[in-house]
Order: sequence, then C-alpha cells, then structure tokens
Amino acid sequence: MTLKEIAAEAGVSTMTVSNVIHQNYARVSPATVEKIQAIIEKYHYVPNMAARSLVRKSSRIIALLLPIWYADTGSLLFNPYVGNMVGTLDMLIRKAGYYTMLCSFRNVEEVLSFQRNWQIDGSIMVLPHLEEITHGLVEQTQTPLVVMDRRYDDIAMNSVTLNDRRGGYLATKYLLERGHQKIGFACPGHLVDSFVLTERYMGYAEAHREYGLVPDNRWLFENYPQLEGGKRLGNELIEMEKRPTALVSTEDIMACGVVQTLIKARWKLPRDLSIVGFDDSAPAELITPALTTVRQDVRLKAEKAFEMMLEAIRNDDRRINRFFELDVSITERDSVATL
Amino acid sequence: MTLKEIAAEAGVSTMTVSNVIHQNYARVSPATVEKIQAIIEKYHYVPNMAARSLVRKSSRIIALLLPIWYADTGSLLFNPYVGNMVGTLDMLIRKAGYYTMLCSFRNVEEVLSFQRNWQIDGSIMVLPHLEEITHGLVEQTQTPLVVMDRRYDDIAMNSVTLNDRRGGYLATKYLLERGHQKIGFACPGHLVDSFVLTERYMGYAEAHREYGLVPDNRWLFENYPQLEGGKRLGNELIEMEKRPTALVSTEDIMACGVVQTLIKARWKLPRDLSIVGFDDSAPAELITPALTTVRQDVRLKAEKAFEMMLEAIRNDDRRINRFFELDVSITERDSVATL
DNA sequence: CTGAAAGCGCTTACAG
DNA sequence: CTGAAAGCGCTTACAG
Repeated sequence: MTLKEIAAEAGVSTMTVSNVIHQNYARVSPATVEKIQAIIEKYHYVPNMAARSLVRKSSRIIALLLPIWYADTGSLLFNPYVGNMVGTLDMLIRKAGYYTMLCSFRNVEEVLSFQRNWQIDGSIMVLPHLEEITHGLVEQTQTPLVVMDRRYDDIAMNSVTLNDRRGGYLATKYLLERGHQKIGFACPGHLVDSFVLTERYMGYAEAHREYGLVPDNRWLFENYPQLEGGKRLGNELIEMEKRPTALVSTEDIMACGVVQTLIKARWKLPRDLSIVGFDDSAPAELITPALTTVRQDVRLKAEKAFEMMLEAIRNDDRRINRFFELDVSITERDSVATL
Repeated sequence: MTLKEIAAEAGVSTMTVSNVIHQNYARVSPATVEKIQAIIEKYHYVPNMAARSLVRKSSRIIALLLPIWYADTGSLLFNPYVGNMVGTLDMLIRKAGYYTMLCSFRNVEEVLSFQRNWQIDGSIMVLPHLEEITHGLVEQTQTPLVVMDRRYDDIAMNSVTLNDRRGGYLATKYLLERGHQKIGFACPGHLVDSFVLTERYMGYAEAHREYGLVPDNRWLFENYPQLEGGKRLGNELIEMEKRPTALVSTEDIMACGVVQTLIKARWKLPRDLSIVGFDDSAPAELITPALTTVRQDVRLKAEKAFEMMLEAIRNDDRRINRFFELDVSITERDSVATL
C-alpha cells in the first residue's frame, strides 16, 4: 500500500494524504481527513522510510557507536555497563520516534561511511575509544554527535562525562579516613592512553596530598583488563613483598577478579585487603564481600546524552559545545576494613 | 556526492557507475572501471542506502526484536544473556554486510509496522515473549524471521532452541547422584506461561522418575524473577518448616539472589543448601560459592540463528521450517554438596 | 482547502 | 561494453 494508492481510493492527491499523515490538518478539510484516516486504518498503511529519508535527506535513525577496541575483542555489549547504557538509550530513542542502529566499528572511516550511507540524524558514542580514533571521530563527523566519557577542550563538541577525578578522590579518601596509608591504584589499561583513567588517578593523588602522603609507584597497577586482569593482579599481590593494605580499582569487574583470587588463596577480606571499585554495576553486589564502589547513574547519563542529541538535531548544529558532567557518590558495602 | 555526479565526471552513464560499484566488471571495460574507481576513492563516495532500499524493496537491515515484557520493564539489554546475544549477533550481521536495528516492542503491531517501515530484510527475535504475542508474531510476520527459544509445531518457522528438557534433567540428575532426594525447582515466571520453563520442569520430573521419586509440589517455586526474586525466595526458604536440601534454579541470577540471602543469614553453602543454576552467565562465576550450572553456548546459538536468517533471505521464503536445537552441559563449580 | 509537477539517488529492464 | 528512460514512494515548493 502506498500513498498514491490511498490517494486514488480517496479520490484526492497524494499530497493531501501526506498532509493528513503529518497531521497538517489546517490544510485539509475535516471530512477529507476522516475519509483518509479510515483508509489508512483499513489497510494498516505505514510510510516507507526509505522514500521519506531520500527526499528529506534525514532518516530519523540514531546510531549507537560501539568501538571495537582490539581486533580480537567482541562486541562492547558484553560489558554490562554498555548493555545497560545501550538498552536505556534505545528506549529513549524509540519513545522520541527515532530508530536505533548499532554500529560496531574499528576506525573512523567505517563510522563516516555508515553515517552517510544511512543519512543518520545523529550518533551517540558509547565508550571512549583509543585516543586517536575518538579524536578523529569528533573532528570529522559531519552530523550531530554526542560523546560519552571524553571531551577535547580544543574542539567544540557535545559530551556527557563523569566527574572522574572526584570519583578517584572519594574512593581514596574513603580509605584514608579508615586508617589506610598504603593504597594501590589498579586500572584496566595504561594511564597515558586514557583520559578517564588519568582523571581518576589525579583524584587518587589529590586525596593523598590532602593527607600529606605521596602515592607509591610500586602500587600503581596498569593494564589489568576485565575479570582476567583482576585475577592476574590478585596473584601478583599474593607474591608481593611490600603490599598495600587497600586498593582503588577503576572497574568493579577487575576488583571482582582480585577478590576471587585472594579468597581462593584463603585471604580474609576485607581484613587482608580493602578494595573500592568503580561503576556500581551488577558484579559489585554479587561478589563476596560486596564491593564498596563509586557509583555512576547510567539512566541519568543516557537521558542527558539523548537530550543533547535532540537539541543538536533541532539546531542542526554539531558544534554547539554543550557538556554535562555527572556527579559521583560512594556506595558503601563490605569490602573495606577500618585499620 | 551522487552516482550522477560521478558519472558526469567520468563522462559515462550512471548505470555504468552502478555496475562498477556492484562489481559487475564483466559489463564495463577495465579502463572505465579504473577511472570510476579513482573518482569514487577521491570523493569517498558511499551509496545512499535509502535510494537503494527504495528501488530494491529491501534494505539490508536485520531487526533484532527485543520484547518489553511488562509496561514497567526496561530494555531487555539489562539482562546479561541478552547483551551477549545482541552483541554477538551484531558482529555477525555487520560482517555479512548487513545493518543492525534494535526494535524494542510491546505488541505485534509495533513489530509489523517497523518491518514495513524499513522494509527490513529479516528479524531475529531474541527472547520468547508472552505466549500470545510470540505466537502472533510468528504467524503474522511477512519477512524472514528466526525465533530463539520457542517453536510452534503447528506453524512452519525458523527456530533455534535449547534442549531445555535435557538441561532440567541434567541439573536434577547431578543432584540426585550426590544423594539429594528433596530437590526444589525455582523459576522466574509461571510454568504455564512459558514453554522453556515447562520443558526444564519436565526434565526435572523425568530425573526424579528415574530415581523412583516424585517431585514435591511444595518445592515448586514459581514467579521469582531476577536477583530480587531470588532474594525473596531465599527469605521464604529460611522461614520454611520442611525444606529441600537442594534447588534447581532456571536462572543463574535468581540463584545468586538465593545465595546472597542465605549467606547473609549465616547459612553455610553448599552444606545447608545445594543449588544448580542455568545459563552459565557471568554472575555464576562471581558469586560465592560459584554456581554449578547448566551451560548454553551463546556464540553458537547466535551463529546458528544468523545462518538460518541468511538462508531464509536467500530463499526468499519465511516458511522453510528449519530448526536447530543446542545441546547443554553441566559446568561444575562449588554450589553443590554431596550428602 | 486542494492539486500537478518535479525531484530525492539509486536500479532495472531494454535496446543497441 | 555502454546508455536513455522509467520508476521506487515519498515530500516540497508553487500555483490556484
């Protein structure tokens, strides 16, 4: 069923039908409106989005950009945080009458092609990627873009970030207040590669300074990704001569790996090692001891990002340079002992 | 940049350019091919998919149908199993040159509209939905459809299912072999609403029969969804007079809720209660004691589903009635004690 | 309030 | 090996 056929059946022009569909009732007589609506109803007519996109040069599609970090990595959706985020965004997108496309990608070109292929109305990047690619994307994307967890001060862009520095600060202070002085810092990648990790580390260092302490470099643990990384770190801690009494872990799931390994080695937690995680994702609550962790509000983050997206689309301007920084808080559970 | 502009620059017709793009080199002279490719390269030309869809009446879009179970439920992507599945499917879809659209939906009409709106090439339904809706979808969808975890014997359809009955059987037998005679069965919904749950229960009953036992109805626990449901079940078990010594839980995450509650009440697990979970998802490994659980292979499931999808598209036939049943196995961990 | 016409960017027969 | 023409299903000025 097409507009044309409906027009024929109603005895009007296609453009009148089009007006009814778009509820431009001012331009059509009530009787005609009713007649056309009845026909649409009868045949369950739905418009062809391809035809509409073609003439409007926009598709009502929002792309969720999911970086593939390394060749051997699977989809980002394996990450529970990303699953939550994508799910929440999808609901918001649908509710606003847009459509969600997923775009797993390895490099900037893939994204640019994708965006032009479909005349995407806008893109939301769900996790910051390798620096070079993220930066390239922000610079080269020609349609509205919202980036999460990363911003560049030298480029006008839309971003939703977390107060990561304060997150690192709060986590560390929480431990310092409970008498810990030897506090390690563990993260999934290298500080130098990641803005987010660097910020968290700065907060960690700042809290130390406040207490007249200096972080010990032997306890900076870089490049322990995921559960597996955490397990590896756990084993290294067991072997270590001079150990910290506490650990700030920039990912819950990594913290879980540490906990599992230590428990298996018959350590008593949190007595033998206190840990503060990051994200407050599902694993934090499942592990024993449950993790005290830095919480971020996924729902709010998604809402802010989509809000920005809509405004960028409305203004037809990808260079508005809006940003929103989410605050963080500590969720207290059982993984920290007072010395 | 459009085909027409490229044609103008190359001094050929649009159809020759089109032939080059589609690698119909037999129809174009090598010199022309090269000239056109250079221009395409130079301008980073990418075809407009809307225009292509419009004339081809197909879009190369695969829809991943994500049922919204209840009004207040968020996206299915909150479920770690679904996240994995969607992520894996997305990778396969992209690799095959298709595009992934997400379609969260509440009823059949939404899906049918969506499919026609975009002239979707095919749809994969990720989790079985309320019976009425799933059945309606299978009957009414006019384009290739693959359904996971549900089939109807009275309708020709494409399905990928799990040997759920054997899953229930293996879980129960594992407990029986270790001396348990009082074994409960816990599930997130009502047996009568769910094919999958019913099948698992049948396996549970069958194992009992083999051992000359009859399941005790007091230990059939229905409607304990998610972590919260598990916690509720844990509390009920604590209050119970005549308790089972073991539990088959049809979801890992529900089992985790039970474990957490019992541990908090100072029960010793698995001594005081043995549990076998289902899925072997991330939570199973995180909880203490780690769950012995029935494993399903998400990757294989996704591959089989997508393979079916491609074949259905190739055959332009949604009624081929293909199905694939995945086998299950037990992953042994620490949540079962021998009596 | 209504319509005829052009055009969005492709592909598909058809003809040579 | 190459091209002219029609058409996919819509919307957009423009005219009345």
